[in-house]
Amino acid sequence: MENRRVRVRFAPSPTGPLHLGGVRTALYNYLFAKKLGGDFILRIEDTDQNRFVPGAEEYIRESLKWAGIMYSEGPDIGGPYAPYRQSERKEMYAQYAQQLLDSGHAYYAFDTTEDLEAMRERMSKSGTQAFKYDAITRDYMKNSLTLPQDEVKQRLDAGEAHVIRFRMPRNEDVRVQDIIRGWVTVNSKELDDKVLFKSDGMPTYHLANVVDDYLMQITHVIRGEEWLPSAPLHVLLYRALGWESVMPQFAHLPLILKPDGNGKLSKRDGDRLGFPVFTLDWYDPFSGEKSSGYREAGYLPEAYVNILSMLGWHSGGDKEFYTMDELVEEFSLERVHKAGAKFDPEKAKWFNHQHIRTAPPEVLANVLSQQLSQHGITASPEYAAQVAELVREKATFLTDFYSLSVYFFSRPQSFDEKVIEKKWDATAPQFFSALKDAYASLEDFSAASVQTTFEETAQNLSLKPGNYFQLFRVIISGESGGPVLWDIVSLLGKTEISERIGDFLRARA
RNA sequence: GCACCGUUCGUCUAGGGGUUAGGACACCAGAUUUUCAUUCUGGUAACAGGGGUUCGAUUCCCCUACGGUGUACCA
Repeated sequence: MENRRVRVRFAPSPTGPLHLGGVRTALYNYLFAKKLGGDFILRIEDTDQNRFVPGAEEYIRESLKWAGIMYSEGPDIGGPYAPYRQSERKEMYAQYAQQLLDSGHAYYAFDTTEDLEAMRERMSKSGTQAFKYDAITRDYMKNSLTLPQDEVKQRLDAGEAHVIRFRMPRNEDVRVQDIIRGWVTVNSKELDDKVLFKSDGMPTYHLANVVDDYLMQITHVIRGEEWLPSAPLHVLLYRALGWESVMPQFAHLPLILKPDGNGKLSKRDGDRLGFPVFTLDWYDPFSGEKSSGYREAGYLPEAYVNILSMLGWHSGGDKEFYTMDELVEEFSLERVHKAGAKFDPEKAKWFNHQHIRTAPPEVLANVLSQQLSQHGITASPEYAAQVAELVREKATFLTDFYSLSVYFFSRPQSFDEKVIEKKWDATAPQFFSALKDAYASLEDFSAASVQTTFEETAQNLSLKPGNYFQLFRVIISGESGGPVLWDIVSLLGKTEISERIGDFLRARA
């Protein structure tokens, strides 16, 4: 057991798009596996056919792929423990339920949904306690523990709907060791007789999860904190099945909370506060509603991963900017926090900006080229790359690149009126036509040379160059802000600059 | 309600029996880029409260408060 190869899994249910918290769980699993040279696998937990959402599984796979969280076994790529979709493993679970039945750890229950609802209602009206199907109440319910054996057999033979429930011990302290939280003890009297096998022939999460983790040789279960309360049940299940010696170690991750107020981060918060909570854009197949994702919002996958990595984990040093490789190097479950983290959309933006600043030039050049072609603009890759380098400092999102650099590819249609109003005076036409001439005869059109010429032109006319800087920027770009002026001028080139000045002068005359 | 988990600047966090309680985002102020959405420098800002233990607790223990999660034939 000690020397088992590390194997972890990300096990989402395909009920919708993957949000921040889900990807963070996947990421921590991935980092942990990579760090220890183990396997990271993807398993789809689709035991609830009522909640099946078309396209959700594909969405999950694409999300992980985009984020660079690669699994080595999964529903689409197979692996030694295939299949990796629980609906396709349906037949495997029955024998374990039977084993539990045989050993007395589980029993049949015939109570209908209506019976249970009625029971709950009665309890909530009269008593102070909510109804719990447990060691005490099961004596009053319709199950194989209370019904005569022949009646049970009769009902079963007749094909009557039934479930299989776990027979929770009456009063026993169950201890769970969590890597992040230490020992957690819960008395079994607080737990209920959970349904293991549903009347539709599918196992519930609890059974399927334990069986698959065992069958797939999972060594560490790293999942959200919402599972902590049912961890004792899982421990009991491993014990009842006789698998305690190979039971995985548990690590329950803190939750990601709303930026403001209280509670778990939800889709609504993103809509309300204007940031994505999902990885990729998602179109709900039922409502047609669209939810935005980080990819389409212009985040670099590296930035997304970095943002997620810092939500619940910290290396201990001052470093916050990480690549995936660095994360793999430094990650450890021991340094995962216990408390939930409020998501900060502002800091997420900052991370993205930092990653854009350091991204490989080709990546940004590609981004810009793609945006240009979407607008019907074709540019040489070299030129696009140069422009991208110039604007990257200004970009918070990848989606900013086009708007930040349109004027490099087409002449400005409008000009910042505020600047013109403030700066355009009687001397301006004179200065700019002189500048146009000076540039026309300039051999060296480098940024430095272009700047010197600009200043000299002003001095020759006994004018102050400072009065024309911003005006010049507006004339050639239409904008009042942007990268360093001389870089723009140099890159746009002699002919283009001269024509832009000419156009402006003519329009102004 | 009950059970479990948690609680350091507004936010993410470092730290850990004796510290000027450190960093980052945001915010504010200066600088520079005679543009700014960049960058640089500086600044404001925190140990939830009460009891213990101790020479000394933000750090260890207990209680309270607050927050979170769970309490389905959902995962």
